[in-house]
Amino acid sequence: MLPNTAYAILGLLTFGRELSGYDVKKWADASLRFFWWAPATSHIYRELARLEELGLVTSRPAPDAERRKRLYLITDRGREVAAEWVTEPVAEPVVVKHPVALRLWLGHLGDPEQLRTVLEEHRVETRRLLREIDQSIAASAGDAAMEYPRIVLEWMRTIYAADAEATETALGQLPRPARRPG
Amino acid sequence: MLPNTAYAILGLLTFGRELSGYDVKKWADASLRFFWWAPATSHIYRELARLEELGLVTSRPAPDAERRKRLYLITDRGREVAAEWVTEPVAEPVVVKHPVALRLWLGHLGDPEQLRTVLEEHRVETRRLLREIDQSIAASAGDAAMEYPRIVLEWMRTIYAADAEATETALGQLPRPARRPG
DNA sequence: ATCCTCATGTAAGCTGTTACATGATTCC
DNA sequence: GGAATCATGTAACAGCTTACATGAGGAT
Repeated sequence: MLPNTAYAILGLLTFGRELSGYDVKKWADASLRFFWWAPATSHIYRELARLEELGLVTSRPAPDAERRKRLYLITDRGREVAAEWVTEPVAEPVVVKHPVALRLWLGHLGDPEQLRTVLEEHRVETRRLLREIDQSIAASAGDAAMEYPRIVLEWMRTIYAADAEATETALGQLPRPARRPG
Repeated sequence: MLPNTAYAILGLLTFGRELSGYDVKKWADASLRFFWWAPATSHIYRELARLEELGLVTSRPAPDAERRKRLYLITDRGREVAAEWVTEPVAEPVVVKHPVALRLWLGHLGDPEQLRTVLEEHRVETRRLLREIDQSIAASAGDAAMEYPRIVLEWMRTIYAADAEATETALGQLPRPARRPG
């Protein structure tokens, strides 16, 4: 019924705390991004407004008159809807949008040395991502409420580690520049 | 400048043959899907029209008056643009849109037995996907023109195999139903 | 006869982005 | 005082989908 991104945002609110739109954006960037997508800030505010219209969340201005700030809380109905969605049969496929692989797929058009650079840069990026995931896993260790997120982060760690490994393999399969004999 | 999906479609036309919109859709479903996305049929026709307006492809009605059919051919300019794009630094991140992981992330909301079913179904789907990739790899074996696509398919094979493996691991971490002794 | 594949597109609408506008608070 | 972060939204637009309309050719 709702797009998955709406459930993702609703899902963030099931972890118990009241969150501002700004908080949602930070969480999304820090975790959702690894297995779904981090929506744009403006998108998050619109989804929160829609969830509120649907009665799945409520909101109130932040107390203490901290700046201009609104806090969102999931409703019982919202929790029900999220719970139903979690165990419904999954209709959508896993999608890997891999801009580096997309380019390598057209390797016949490019200079192998430049392709090598593109892949090496990707290797650096993927390693950076793996470190971020590791930090996130470490941060959730021992927190029982974060058990499922931790399982998912480990799942994604496996996938991105495979990406890093496959990058090496692909690098090894690129034609090497001929070396002049010594 | 152009969205990656436009380059993906343009890319399909760099493999040499004239293709109809229908052909593009079939190819996209059979290969592009594994590392990018298979755009909707109507989307493909619109992208082809745009590429033609930009002078990156040309089209002509199919000869032999086979039905109503239009064939697209990449232009020199199109080939240039695609080649430039391939070796430009990659700005976009790899995105894994994993609807099963997204649900498991909210595992605290659902019945563990139903979650198990969702993961088991995913395992079946992933294995099916792996078989498709293997067939695609086998089909491109020995074809020098398909060397880069084959490298990319092997890359994706590694990633989806990791997904299958991580699914097992996650299944092992789900709380098991208590078994009555004896 | 009927169904499947081939084949192309338009219209409407949702999803999601970037650019922009605005301003308070905190840290250095 | 200036930069970074906190904080919320609107407007415009791009990307992409679903539903729909239409019809030929081939297979059973």
